[in-house]
Order: sequence, then C-alpha cells, then structure tokens
Amino acid sequence: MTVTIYDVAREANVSMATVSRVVNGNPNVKPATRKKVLNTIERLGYRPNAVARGLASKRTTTVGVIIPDISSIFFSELARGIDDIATMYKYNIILSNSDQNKEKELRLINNMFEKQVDGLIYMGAGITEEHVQQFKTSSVPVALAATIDPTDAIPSVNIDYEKAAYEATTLLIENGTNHPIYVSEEGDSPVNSKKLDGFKQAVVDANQELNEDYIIHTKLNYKSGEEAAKKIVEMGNYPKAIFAASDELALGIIHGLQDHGVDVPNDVEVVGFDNTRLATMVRPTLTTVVQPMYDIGAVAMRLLTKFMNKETVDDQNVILPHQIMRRNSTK
Amino acid sequence: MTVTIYDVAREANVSMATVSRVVNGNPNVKPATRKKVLNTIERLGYRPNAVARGLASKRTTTVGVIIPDISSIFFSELARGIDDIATMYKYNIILSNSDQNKEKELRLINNMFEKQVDGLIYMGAGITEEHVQQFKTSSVPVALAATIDPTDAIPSVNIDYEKAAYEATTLLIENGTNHPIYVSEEGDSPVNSKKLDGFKQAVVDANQELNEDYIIHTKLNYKSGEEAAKKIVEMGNYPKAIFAASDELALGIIHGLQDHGVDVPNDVEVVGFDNTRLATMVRPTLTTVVQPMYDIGAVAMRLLTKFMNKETVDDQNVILPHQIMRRNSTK
DNA sequence: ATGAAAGCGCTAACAC
DNA sequence: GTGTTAGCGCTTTCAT
Repeated sequence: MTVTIYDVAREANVSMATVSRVVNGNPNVKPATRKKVLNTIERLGYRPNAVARGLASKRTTTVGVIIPDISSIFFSELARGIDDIATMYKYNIILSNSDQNKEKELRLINNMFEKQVDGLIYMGAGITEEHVQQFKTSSVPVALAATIDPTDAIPSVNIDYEKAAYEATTLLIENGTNHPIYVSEEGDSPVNSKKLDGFKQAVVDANQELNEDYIIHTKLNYKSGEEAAKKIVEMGNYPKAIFAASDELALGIIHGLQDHGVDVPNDVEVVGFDNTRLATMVRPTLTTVVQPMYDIGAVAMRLLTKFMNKETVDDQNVILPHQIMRRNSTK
Repeated sequence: MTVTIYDVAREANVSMATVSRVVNGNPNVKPATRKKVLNTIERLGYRPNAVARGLASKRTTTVGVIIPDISSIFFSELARGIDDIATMYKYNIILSNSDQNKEKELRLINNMFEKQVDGLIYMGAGITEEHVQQFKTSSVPVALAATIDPTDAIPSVNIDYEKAAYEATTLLIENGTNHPIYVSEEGDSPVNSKKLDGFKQAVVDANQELNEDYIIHTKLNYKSGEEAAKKIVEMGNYPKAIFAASDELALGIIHGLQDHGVDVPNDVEVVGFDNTRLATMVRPTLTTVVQPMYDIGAVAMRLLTKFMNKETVDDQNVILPHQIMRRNSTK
C-alpha cells in the first residue's frame, strides 16, 4: 500500500536510520549514499508520515490558533500574519473558531493539546483565571494576540488601547467637541475597558464632567452603527463628534448619520478604531486608530517560535506602536 | 511526566484495551468498570494523545484547507462555513494560504498529505492537470469549494457563474444600457472565464455587437475599482452601466465615480458580484449577485465528510443556487 | 465483557 | 558514516 521508510531502506540497501537522516537533512551521510537514497525515495514516491514522526519525536510542527471568528475582517488579518510567520518557520496551523464562547474556548484549548500542538496562539475578548488554568494543564507555550491577560502572566502582543483611545478622543476634543460620544461594545472585556478608560481620561483631562448619556453600548458591527446613529440623531441636541470602537461600527454610524441628512465631517465628526481595509472603503474616508493587525499576528507567532525553541525572551508582553490616521471623517 | 493510557489502565486495574474502549465510547464495557475507568481518568488528568491515536487508527480527524488568502472578505466567509461543519463532524482544520501561487499550492497539497489529513478542501483560481496529478498521489478525498475543475473530475461546490453573470448583465441591459461595461480580473481562470462568457452572451442576446473597449481587465480589489472608474469617466462618452466581477471592485468603482461627480445610480448604474458584507456597507447599497459563500464552504465540507465515510454520493459536482439582490446602485 | 499482544511509521540513542 | 534497537501512545484483532 503506502510506502514507508522501511521500504525505502530495503530498496536502497541501507538502514531506516540512514533514510531518516537524509530525509531530515542530517549531514552525517556520505554524499553517495544520500544520492542513492534520494533516488529510491523518488522512485518509490515515498512521502514521510508526519504523524509517525510526531509520535516519535514529540514535535508535530503544528501550532493551534484559537480565534473568535475567522470571517471577521479584523481577525482574519491577524490570522494571515500568524500563518505567514508560521509558514516561514515550517509550522502548520490548526485553526478553530471560538465565537468568544468561554466553554468553547476552554474545550478548544484542550482539543489543541490533545492534538499535540507545539504551541498555541490565542485570541479572544480576554483571559480569565480559568483560561490560565486550562493553559497550565500542558507545558506547551501559549501566546496571546490582540488579547489581554490582566495579570500579564501569559506572553502577549497588543497595542496600548488606552493610550490609543485617549489620543483619538483628544483629537475630537481639540477639533472642538468637548465631550464626544463614545460607542462601543457591551461587556467589560479588558480591551474594551481600556478603550473606555482612555476615552474617559481624555474627557476628564479636558475638564469635562463625564456624561453617561454619551457613552453608548452596542455591538461592534455595522448594523449596530446604523442604529446607534439613529439613536444619536434622535437625541436632538448632541455632541458633534463620535468615537467608535471599531471601523465597522464607525462605517455604520457614518452611513446612519448620512441617511438622516447629517454631513460627515461638517456636521458631525467620526473616528474609528483598527484601520481595517474598510477605513478607506467609505466616503468620507475614515479617520481611525491604526492597529497593526497583521503585525500583531506575525509578532505573536514569532514570539511563540522563540518559546517553542526554548530561547530566552526579554519582554514577553509586547506592545506594538499605534498611530492616528487622519482622513476625511474628521475636520 | 505525561499520563498515558497505560497509567490509567494500571491505576484502574484494567487493561489498556478497556481504557481505550471507554475513551472511545465503545459500548462493550460494563457500566461499573466504565465508571471506575472514568474516575481514574479524571483523577490522573489523562488526556488522550491524538497523534498516537492517529498513527494507530490511520485517522487523524483533521482535514486540510488550502485557501488563496484568509484575509480576503470572500474566502474567510467560506472558511467559516468549512470550519463550522468540520466542527460539527468532529474534525479540525489545518489552514494554509496559497496566494494562488501554483508551486505553493502543489507544495501545500503534499504537505497536507504528509500530515495525514483525512480529507482536503481546496480553493483556488482553478484546477490544472498538475493539481489533479498531485491530488492523485494520495487516496485522501478532495473537495473543491468555489473552485472549478474544467473536467469535473474532482468533487466540487460552486454556483453557476455564467448564468449569474448573464442575469446581472441582463438586469443592466433591461434598465436601459445596451452594452454595459464589464470590469473583471486579468487572467483566464475558469471562474473568470465563465463570468465573462455570461456577460458576453447577455450582450449578444440583446442584439449588441461586442465592444472590447467596454471589457476592462484589472485586479479584483477596491483600489483597482477606483482606478477603473477614473478610466471610464475619462472615456467621455461611455455606457451608463457597469458590471463589476466582485463587490470590493464595485465599491471602488462607485466611490471612484462619486469622486468624479458621477451619481450612482442616476448617472451610472453599478452591479457587483458575491454579496459580501461590503454590499450593504456602501451608499448607495450595492445591487449584486448573491453567492452563498458560507454555504459553499459548508456544503463542500459536508460533501467531504461523505467521501471520508465512504458513503456514496449521487452528484459530486454540486451547483448551489444564486440570485440577484437588487439594492440601490441600480434603478 | 475484558485482556494480551502485535503493530502503526518514525526518531533517537547507542554501538560499531 | 551507518546500522540496531527501543520505544512514542494508542487501536485493533484475536482469544478467552
């Protein structure tokens, strides 16, 4: 049936060990025999069995990736960064969607460990004590991408969400709106909280009293943005600047505003968060916080390779730089 | 170190075989011993090693997924459909990006087979004889998603691209433009060709002479759309309807048109293709061909499970229904 | 209903 | 530079 390393050894008149050596590029093989082996590999169409190799070597050269939703324009970009670096280091990726469902997340972590992944990249709203416990059931290294562990115990790659939100809010304030409206998602995930903290701090630093009416909680998607815009317009007298916690939300808000005859940015300014490809796919183009999604994924994967190689890393919680990209949704 | 099935057997005073049976839900175990085994599994924190299991059973419960680019809004939706059904059938997914690079594609197929995937979902511009040869190096079942094999030899899930393009074009013609402009990607991938064929047929059926000036080749992305719009406007006297081969391209065209003071749909009508989430994230909202991406992925995966179970399938080349979604970019 | 034992295909000492 | 030989942790006949 399928040809094994044993068949190759027999046909080439060498031992399995020698075949294994040439397959794995071990230099301790005489060029002549290497060639001989290579030839019979070619002739027999031998293909190494990675599962057997994994069992014997205890390395599968695959890493697990737990992601909230691969169809999200945000996370799929992260995933691309992860896979590119994984490929560069000869790893494959096992990808699973969690939908940010805690039980599913916990189950998936276990599942990845069963599959003997060499490492794990985790993305989610945030990490709880239970997650950490689950990670600890194995000695396999884990890295968080665009995900916060409040205790900083797990290696991670993020941006400074609080500072980024602070800066975005300040931009709006400096443009003339003392207390912008903040629209974000419900729930108090760490990332979420940091953004809100940054927003609040900026308002406070501008000597404004916080007004909870101007803090709107909804979902982070387009439709919610449209709805939020409607709600805002119906407030009648409302601040003329809006900070949305995601680009998609911002697009929904812009279009919702426009549908009600509000001009962006002349009547109301809007800034988003992430700088997904959507940001340039609207009119007016979106001013937003640049979060380097691809790089976060890539750096997280790179970090993971270091742990998998047992290299020492200086800083296991890396903060990537962000910036504010001014486009046409603000003045 | 790690606890194995052998440890559980010893601690529970049963054989490995019995532990294996309870782990795999084999009914041939007395309830009492099952409970005893379950307890010691719990106590020892035993976690089955899927690699060892894979080697022994020759089933890895993982399927390979080769995808052009997971960060694409189109393909990531397909991937989600694939993963959901995979999860439903207890499979995991190994995901790799090919960038539609043939050598990479061929290498990835081989890589997936090395990893002993139980099945393979392939997405790409199209299948060549070499791809088929590569698939044939293994007996592992393969299914194509949103990908055409001209010979129909490989199981696949698609829509009728030609008919869909024909209908979209006809809509434009019936709205008053005898020979719309067609904007699509360069190259003659099967999917691409079918769309173009459908377009041409619709024009011919409307008793129009084909005008190659009105068939524009570019990339399928937003920026190309903006550029195409510029080119079109500069034509001066041009048809007042445009059929774009993807939604993203259509968005670029719409905005490019608007940037030149052209009103959509009153001055020029635009229809897209795919009905990605982008279609509702523009003003005017986009009239487009609905391609059920998620379903294509889901059905392809479902189809694959049938082959993996050696079930007989009646039609291995499934064509899912499409439709035209009329929104506001057409009259 | 349960156990014994032979692999699955490969790597990794260790010996020569 | 090459071969021998234990396993890796599990499933799967085949007995009993």
